[in-house]
Amino acid sequence: MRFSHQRQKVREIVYKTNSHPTADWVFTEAKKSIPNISLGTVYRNLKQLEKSGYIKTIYDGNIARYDWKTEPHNHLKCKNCGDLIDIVFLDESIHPKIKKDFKFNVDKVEMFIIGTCKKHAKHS
Amino acid sequence: MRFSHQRQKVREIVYKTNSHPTADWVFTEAKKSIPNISLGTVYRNLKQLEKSGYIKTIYDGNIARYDWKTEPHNHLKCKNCGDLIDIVFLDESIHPKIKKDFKFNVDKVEMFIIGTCKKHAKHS
DNA sequence: ATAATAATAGGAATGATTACTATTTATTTT
DNA sequence: AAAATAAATAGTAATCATTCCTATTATTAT
Ligand SMILES: [Mn+2]
Ligand SMILES: [Mn+2]
Ligand SMILES: [Zn+2]
Ligand SMILES: [Zn+2]
Repeated sequence: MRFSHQRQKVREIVYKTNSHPTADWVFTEAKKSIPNISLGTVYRNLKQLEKSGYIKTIYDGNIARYDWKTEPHNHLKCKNCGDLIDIVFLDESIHPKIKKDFKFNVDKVEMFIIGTCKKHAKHS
Repeated sequence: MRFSHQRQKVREIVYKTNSHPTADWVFTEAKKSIPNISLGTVYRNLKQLEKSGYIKTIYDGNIARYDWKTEPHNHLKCKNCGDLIDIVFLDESIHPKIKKDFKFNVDKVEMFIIGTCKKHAKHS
């Protein structure tokens, strides 16, 4: 894998935020320093970076978002503002149970915990 | 909500399968008895049925699938054949913990357990 | 049956993502 | 260093799922 200017920038943008950005947001950011970068290049690089293990893809409803944090973790999703908040919640204990009950071999668990984040709490 | 022929059929199709079908599959099935039904009608009715609480929408990667089973449950997703298998796994115990740690109010937990289903087991 | 209104078919529009291609950029070979 | 090889790019067209639009039709209430 070559390290083009564009690829470095896409990677850097994803690595610099905790917002789990969309391809379009990465595109907008990238244009600030590479004005004629194309959206296709952003998508191609996001995919390549995922394949090489640099980033992960998260499907939020029907749109893809990207995450620099590749270790297993889950997300709180605020239905009010759409924010995704990282949460580490490892419970490998379900794996053997699922294996036994369903003869299903577990690779990973993807969990979205949906609710309302603290930004919207009404203070009394 | 009126009960058009089309709406009844869409509902019936979703209720008759455990395959968590896509809109397109429902459309194909519906055409068998209502040849000139339109895809827009299928989508409109799936949405309406969800709003009325008859069915649920599941996002599988970036495509929507529909589920007649509206009680909270989760899914095993086979990365080999794409099947979604229902699994009841309720652990409300995480709710208070998340509330405390993140001041995040949990509505529901959406979990995809990804792995390989028994259809692909190599028998020795 | 009439009037009021909800739903439909069919097609256009949208939004996200991928595919295509001629050109540019980087790496390897002479 | 020049030529050959390979990878990546910009720009654009195409695809796919989904939603929107509108004139017409079906359902329901009076
Ligand atoms: Mn994350
Ligand atoms: Mn289900
Ligand atoms: Zn929020
Ligand atoms: Zn399978």
